[in-house]
Amino acid sequence: MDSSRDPTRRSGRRPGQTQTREAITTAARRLFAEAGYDRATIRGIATAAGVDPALVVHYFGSKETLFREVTKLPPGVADTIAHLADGPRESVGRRLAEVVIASLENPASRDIILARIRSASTHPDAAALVRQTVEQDVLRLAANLDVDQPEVRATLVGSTIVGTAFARYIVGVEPLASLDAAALVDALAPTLQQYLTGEIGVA
Amino acid sequence: MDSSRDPTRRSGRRPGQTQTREAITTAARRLFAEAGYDRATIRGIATAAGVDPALVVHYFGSKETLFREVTKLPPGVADTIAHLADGPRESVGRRLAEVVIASLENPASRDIILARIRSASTHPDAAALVRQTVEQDVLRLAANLDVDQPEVRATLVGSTIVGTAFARYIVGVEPLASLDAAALVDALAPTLQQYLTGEIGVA
DNA sequence: GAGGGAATTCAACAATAGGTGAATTCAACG
DNA sequence: CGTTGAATTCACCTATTGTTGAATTCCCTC
Repeated sequence: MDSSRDPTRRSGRRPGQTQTREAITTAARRLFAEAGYDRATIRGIATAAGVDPALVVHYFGSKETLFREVTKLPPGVADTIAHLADGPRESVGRRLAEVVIASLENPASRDIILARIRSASTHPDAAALVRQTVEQDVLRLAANLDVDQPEVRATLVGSTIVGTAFARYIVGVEPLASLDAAALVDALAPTLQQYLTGEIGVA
Repeated sequence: MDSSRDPTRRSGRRPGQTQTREAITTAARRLFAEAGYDRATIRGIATAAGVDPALVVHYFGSKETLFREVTKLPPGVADTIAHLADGPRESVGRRLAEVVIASLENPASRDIILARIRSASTHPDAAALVRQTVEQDVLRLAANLDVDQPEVRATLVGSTIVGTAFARYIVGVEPLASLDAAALVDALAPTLQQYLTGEIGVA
């Protein structure tokens, strides 16, 4: 309280702006995650943030750039995934499953991931984001493991992750949607381990 | 040619109508599959079918019912899947993979499947279609195999199939998108076999 | 308390969408 | 030929959306 005396309120970003931007960002993430790029409207986001629609575009320029800003992955997750290769090789599948499910269970990161996946169906830019994450970040993990055909393995892992998120959170297929996180990790771990270090059919 | 003398042209459905309905159906499937429910417009479908937009709604009533009509699965596929349990148990994963990939490679059925999956992100009815297919049709297969936790197994299988379709055809992640069908079956078979008849972590 | 600049709102535009109802073409039949 | 009924088109309405530019409020500084 008494933020009115905040000394940073001079020329830089002031609490007012920061706070409003934050509110818009959070609301936009939630709506993009729940409705996808097309159905999430600037008006809806503005209302959810308690703000005029014009203010949203005033801060973010356009719906397109708003989406891009808001669905950026926090820095470090890519490295976290890639460095799973440093641990014991025989448990890399399980550890990857743990990281993925944890990200999906945390509401903040879940909104970012679901916004991307849900929007990928109709919004080419969102599809590109998903594609890059698999082709770059997951690929780094596979490459670090020194296995054959790392690209194919990365995409199989990616499709498993995307499929799980899609089925559990977007389609809501039961009982997968209600399964607790630990059980889901148990089910996913062997599959990911197989894709990462096992034999894959292709020659 | 000379369809003008067709005797069925009396009171029942005439070639003219049938032909036009068919053209609209095909165009609608393609556009729903390529763009999803929201971005596929009645106008676009009508143009693709070489027809006036009003004719589309004249025949199908509304965009909603058009979508429902056009994304119906051909009768028999549900049974085909369920009866995979009749064959040798140790190859059920591979045979399911073959059926699924074949359906996705055939342009006609692919459009139906992709229209459903792509629209599921933003259109609740489409999500319900996907959900039902997994919770009913795939579940029947699992149940016919007499394994424990058939529901969990069905959803894991479903998420694998949906994830593969999503990654390969919608996101277009490489090299998965360019992989030939046989190689894809090879990669998927062990996973599906594991989910259907193997140990799954959950107690 | 007056000035100024940012934060915020208001009103409106142009584009696009699904849907409707009247009008029109068309082909078969008496 | 002229009627009939379906097939098809036309013009139009309403709702929504992204976006814009002017107006207004707000808060700090002098």
